[in-house]
Amino acid sequence: MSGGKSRGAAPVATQIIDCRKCPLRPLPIFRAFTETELAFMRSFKSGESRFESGSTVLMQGTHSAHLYTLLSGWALRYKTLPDGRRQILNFALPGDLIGLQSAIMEEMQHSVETLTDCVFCLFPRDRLWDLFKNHPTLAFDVTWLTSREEDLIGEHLTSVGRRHAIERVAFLLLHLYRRAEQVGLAGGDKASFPFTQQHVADALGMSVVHTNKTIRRLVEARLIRWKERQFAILDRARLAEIALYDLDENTKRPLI
Amino acid sequence: MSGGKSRGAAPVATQIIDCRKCPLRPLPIFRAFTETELAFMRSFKSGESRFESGSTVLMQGTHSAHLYTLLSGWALRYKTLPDGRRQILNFALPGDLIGLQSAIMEEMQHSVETLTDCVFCLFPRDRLWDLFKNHPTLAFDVTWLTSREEDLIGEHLTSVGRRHAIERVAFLLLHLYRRAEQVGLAGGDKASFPFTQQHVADALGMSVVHTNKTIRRLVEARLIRWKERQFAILDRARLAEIALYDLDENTKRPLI
DNA sequence: CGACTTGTTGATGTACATCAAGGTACGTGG
DNA sequence: CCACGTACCTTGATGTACATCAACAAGTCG
Repeated sequence: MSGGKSRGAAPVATQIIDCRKCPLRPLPIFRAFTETELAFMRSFKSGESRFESGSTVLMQGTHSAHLYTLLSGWALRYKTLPDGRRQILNFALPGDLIGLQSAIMEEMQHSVETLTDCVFCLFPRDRLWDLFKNHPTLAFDVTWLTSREEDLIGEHLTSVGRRHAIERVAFLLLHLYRRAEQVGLAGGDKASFPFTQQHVADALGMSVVHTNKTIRRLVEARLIRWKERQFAILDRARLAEIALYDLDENTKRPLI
Repeated sequence: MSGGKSRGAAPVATQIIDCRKCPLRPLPIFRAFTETELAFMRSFKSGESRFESGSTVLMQGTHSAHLYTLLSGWALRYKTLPDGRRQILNFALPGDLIGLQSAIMEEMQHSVETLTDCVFCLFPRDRLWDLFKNHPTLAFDVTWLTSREEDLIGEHLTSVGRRHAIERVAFLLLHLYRRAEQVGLAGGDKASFPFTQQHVADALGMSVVHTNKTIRRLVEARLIRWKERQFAILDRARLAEIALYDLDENTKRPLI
């Protein structure tokens, strides 16, 4: 059903990036921050943490002292049923907020695992309140991000509940390609996809075998190419059509 | 696939309830508010709105001047695909926040429809900023609620993606029963369920026919009873077992 | 080198969807 | 009052989109 290894984690911090120099911030997808906001973020950030590919960053049912932001790499969030079946909720890309649940509620309701080597920015959970109290614009951003995340999962749910296999696969691949594009990890209709067909299956509620056959159909129809982690879109319009995907829509978002 | 009628809406306000006298607030599931918080909520609340059963309260793609809280009744949130297939994201019960998306982002990404006659509390969208700025505890609550909603949808996604039909149905019914119970709409293992099997099907990504057959299995196994909108749990432990549902867990939550 | 991960493909099985028909309850207008 | 429609539930027959099983190829790793 799933495939969960869990190589070593390595939360070590060396020299950390000043939020003012954050490499993500210049990307057009992120809104501009004021100097005050940047100063606070810098003081809020308590460190960075590196995890190698395949590490479990947060575990369903546990509780972390930190809130994270993904600075570089790919990760994923998933839930597991008691008997091991696994559902990937979504993929995390640079700029995504991770572990808010454990900061705001009692414990994590899902796990987080890296797909590549990753760097996370660390924010101490107990200073989140400070953010809400003294930086309402940032608090608003946190809510915005959470609300957007909720919507993404809802879109995903609609896929799994009501789209056919080929529609689902087309949708997910297109979705991930576009998200990667927004953070500079894709371009020219090509992207490096660090996940396997098993991951796609676990995200779409399908078996690996059927996932494979479905992907092959898209490849044979010359809509995509995907080999050795290198992904390419050959016919975006047709792909979007199959996916019932709306190619418009694109809003600026905050990067806390 | 779906079944969407849309009777008339009637956003009329007469005398509105003071938040200090909110009938929901005393319920043990909601956290206590300070006098300051209550005073602000009262001033934030701009009215009430009644919708009869089957009304569309908010429409995917539109934009509302208000943020809502469900005061009484049942509603549901759903997305539709361009060709009409419909996925119910979740059900809304008294105390639930509705339409935050349209308040915080550009437009609604899903629709909201009432299942019974409903009363909503109205909050003007443009004063939400005031809440974030001057009432960080409430801002925190909004985030909390959003984060919890995200988790519920994630749980739902796990159901649709990885649970079998009988597990899904058991899970949903148990889940809804417990939520109803928390807001005083159920008790003694009995509840009034205002939705049809078509709704269950649209929530679980199944056909009505198969939903019916699955429900019958649960009835014939004497785990539940469900007739004429009257629902009863006969064997909660067994039902939870089938649903792979964790009967523990129960946290206080805010009611903004 | 074997062990393992990932992708691929065909054969078979099954959980579900679709189709079809009928039953009950409710409302409507004649 | 009945005749008629409509909403919802129910059940059996049939079809299919998917899962499961099995086997193998190619690459990687220790």
